[in-house]
Amino acid sequence: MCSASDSSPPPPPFVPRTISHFLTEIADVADGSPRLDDFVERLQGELGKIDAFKRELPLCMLLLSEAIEALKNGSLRPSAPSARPVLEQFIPLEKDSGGGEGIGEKPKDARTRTASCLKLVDTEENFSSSFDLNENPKAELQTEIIEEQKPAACEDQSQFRTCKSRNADTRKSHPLFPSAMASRELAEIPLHGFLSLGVGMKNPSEESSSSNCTISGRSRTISSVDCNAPSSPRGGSQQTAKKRRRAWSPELHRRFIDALQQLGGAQVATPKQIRELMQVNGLTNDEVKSHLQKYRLHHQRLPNKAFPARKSGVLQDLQMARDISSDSLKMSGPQSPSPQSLLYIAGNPGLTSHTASDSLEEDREL
DNA sequence: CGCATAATAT
DNA sequence: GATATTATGC
Repeated sequence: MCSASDSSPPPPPFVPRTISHFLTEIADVADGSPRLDDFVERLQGELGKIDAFKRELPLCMLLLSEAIEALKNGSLRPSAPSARPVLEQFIPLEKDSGGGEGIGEKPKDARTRTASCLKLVDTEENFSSSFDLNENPKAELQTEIIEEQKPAACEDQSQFRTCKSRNADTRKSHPLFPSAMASRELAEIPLHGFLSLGVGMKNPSEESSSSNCTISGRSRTISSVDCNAPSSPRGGSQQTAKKRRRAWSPELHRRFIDALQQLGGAQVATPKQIRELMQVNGLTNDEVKSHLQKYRLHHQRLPNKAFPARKSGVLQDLQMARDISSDSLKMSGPQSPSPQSLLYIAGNPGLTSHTASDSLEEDREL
């Protein structure tokens, strides 16, 4: 994603652009021309359509209403001042409410809805979506943040592992994938996993800051990658709390693989050693052990036959699918950040050609 | 540590 | 509902 934007460096095509652009254009061409009227009508039409969802998309309603009004009043300027304010009002900075002390729900929600709404409009009107890769103002920062970031945030709602009861709309939306998607689905865009270095911030609504390209370029020398908050065992005392699933992001896996190599292969490396080499903060032996187990299973026999072919039965032994494939990106030196990982992430998690890459099996006795 | 299996996530 | 990925137990 990030990389994709290289060709289009311009200003952040924020959501509003769609409307403001259009407005600008028409306003420019001819004020009060039939086109404008038509547009207003269409807006109203949509307003009517989403009326049924006004409860779901209150902001959407608001936006449309505002837009319509603005148009009617002809108060729009080439810069479409009317649209902006409104939107920004709801699309703050995705500031992630800091520590996420239980809050952070509202804002995020709002954002989601707004985005959905716009998407809706955008789609229907057939405007080539103008917002692509930058829904996140502080994208770059996150790169770093995600790694060292708020250990606290992860915790908060882990109280009782409410994962189960998660609702679809709890997730973060990703206005990254333009058109063609229904607002409904928008909220579920599967961008999850692979970005985060740390624990998955899957369902629990927390951890809002996972989007965009995580593994940007940076020397892996920074030994400590911070993942999940270790500390604070639930305020109470129940140690029964299960730990959250560790999400093996490409970056993490990369480290894993790297360590594996240094240790002489998956068959000879031990969880502890691996973990130490990985130097990932918060990573536990068990987690590594588990991952190693999976890795070994997948590589058991046919480490090269990169195509395990979808399972058929219940046994899932020989298939090292896409996830592992990311290991192909080995860097030239111990310091190479591998910008490729970015591409991998941004582009196609499933298509990555990982043909002759799994040769990390080289078992050399110690 | 490694394997088997339960628990979850997709 | 099937799978895939992680967590846990032994």
